Amino acid sequence: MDASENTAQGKAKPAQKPRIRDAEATKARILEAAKREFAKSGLGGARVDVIAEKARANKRMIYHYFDSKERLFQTVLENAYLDIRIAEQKLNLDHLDPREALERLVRFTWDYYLKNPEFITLVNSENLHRAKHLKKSETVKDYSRRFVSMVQSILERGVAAGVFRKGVDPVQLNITVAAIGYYYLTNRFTGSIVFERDLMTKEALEERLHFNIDTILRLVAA
Amino acid sequence: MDASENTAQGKAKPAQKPRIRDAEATKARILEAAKREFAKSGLGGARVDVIAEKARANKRMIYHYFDSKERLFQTVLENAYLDIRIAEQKLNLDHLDPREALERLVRFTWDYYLKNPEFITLVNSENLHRAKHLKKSETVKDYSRRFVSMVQSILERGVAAGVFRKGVDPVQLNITVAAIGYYYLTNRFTGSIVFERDLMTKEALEERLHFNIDTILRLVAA
DNA sequence: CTGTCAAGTAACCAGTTAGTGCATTAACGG
DNA sequence: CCGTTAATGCACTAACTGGTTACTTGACAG
Repeated sequence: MDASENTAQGKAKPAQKPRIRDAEATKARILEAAKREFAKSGLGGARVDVIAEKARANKRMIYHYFDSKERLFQTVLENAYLDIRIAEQKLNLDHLDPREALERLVRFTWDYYLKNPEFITLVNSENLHRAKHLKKSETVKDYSRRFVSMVQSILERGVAAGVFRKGVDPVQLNITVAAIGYYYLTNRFTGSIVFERDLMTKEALEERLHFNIDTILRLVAA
Repeated sequence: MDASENTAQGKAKPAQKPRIRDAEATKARILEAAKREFAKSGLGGARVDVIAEKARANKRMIYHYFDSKERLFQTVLENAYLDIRIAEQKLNLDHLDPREALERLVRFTWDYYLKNPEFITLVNSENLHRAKHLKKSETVKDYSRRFVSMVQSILERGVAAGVFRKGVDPVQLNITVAAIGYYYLTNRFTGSIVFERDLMTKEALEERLHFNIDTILRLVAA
């Protein structure tokens, strides 16, 4: 998306010429800042002025590129979903041993949530608003469909190999894989209080990951 | 608001005399309205005026009884936690067959979330704020401690009876029981879009409950 | 060099928000 | 009855909010 490409010869400017005006870069900065701010405070709590400041942009730019706070949120959310789906696609679990594939999926989901904490908060925020923004996105549905069928094929291969039991619904499995990681992390603050232990130490995180892998493998085991 | 009630005999009012001024009743109405409004819009999105209106009270009353929006939220949240813990206590799982006890716990958790959808949203909101309100509550910790040890004793009895395996951490189990219900319900809106099926039909809910019971029993099975 | 258009800015606005000051009134003890 | 106290209501504000108007400035084609 960087419009300036190396046009070395003649009058054309050198490639790295720092453009003071760069619509794409500004848009990207706004989206990044918005993601953080929405994740931190939710749609209702986020402040457009704060986003503008964090993005080193003017508030007017936000309305120029995204029309409204809500449409900005929608774009941020859609991007977040596309990011995780693209990352999932890259996992390439289709050629692995079914149990290995499932373990990798649990591990990936966990790591992704850990490294992209905004994702969880954005999804929570969207559900608070009854998913009215996500409804508008067709692309998200496409990616999700491919993802479900990936898990389904893992299950089928496992059944064929005799290591998984029959009749496990891939959607329920998917939900469960997400749930056991997502819940732990999204509720880590109240959880640490209720259970009187720090859920976020390195050891606690590792323990939970292995517990989760175990949970899923036992769930599908023949 | 029907202030006029039968005050049949002399000066002494009958016990049930509907008081026009009733601090406790007003407080209770405010708390109920606040619970709904906070659950619906989150702490940031909730409007004090709306709470006052829904409670058929004046905004001034809210500040009279609860000092600030944030302290109101704190009270609502604390009550919500106490409510679920008290309900859990009433389950009396200690004398049941361990597997039956665990199944009832999963079922209870699920039903409670379904019947008290505000609980989930309040907890989400509190985690968005890094649990800064819950931190102040000692009572919640007390109840939670008792709850964890209840689950622990079920596990121990199961191990002794040879139906559960050894070494399952009761805290991890608790978290998982909550997670598989909580996640499904809190993310029901985005979930219904992503998986292209209505997750809230009677059949879908029943299917999920049984899937969850199955998941937990497989997790602890010897 | 320059005209044009997009990128960028500052100041502003109208509506809303949490929170208050103060007057009023019901309850209740004496 | 009456005086005190707590419950209630109204009207207000100071700060903030999303969104906009009117303007300046840089890039780039011709």
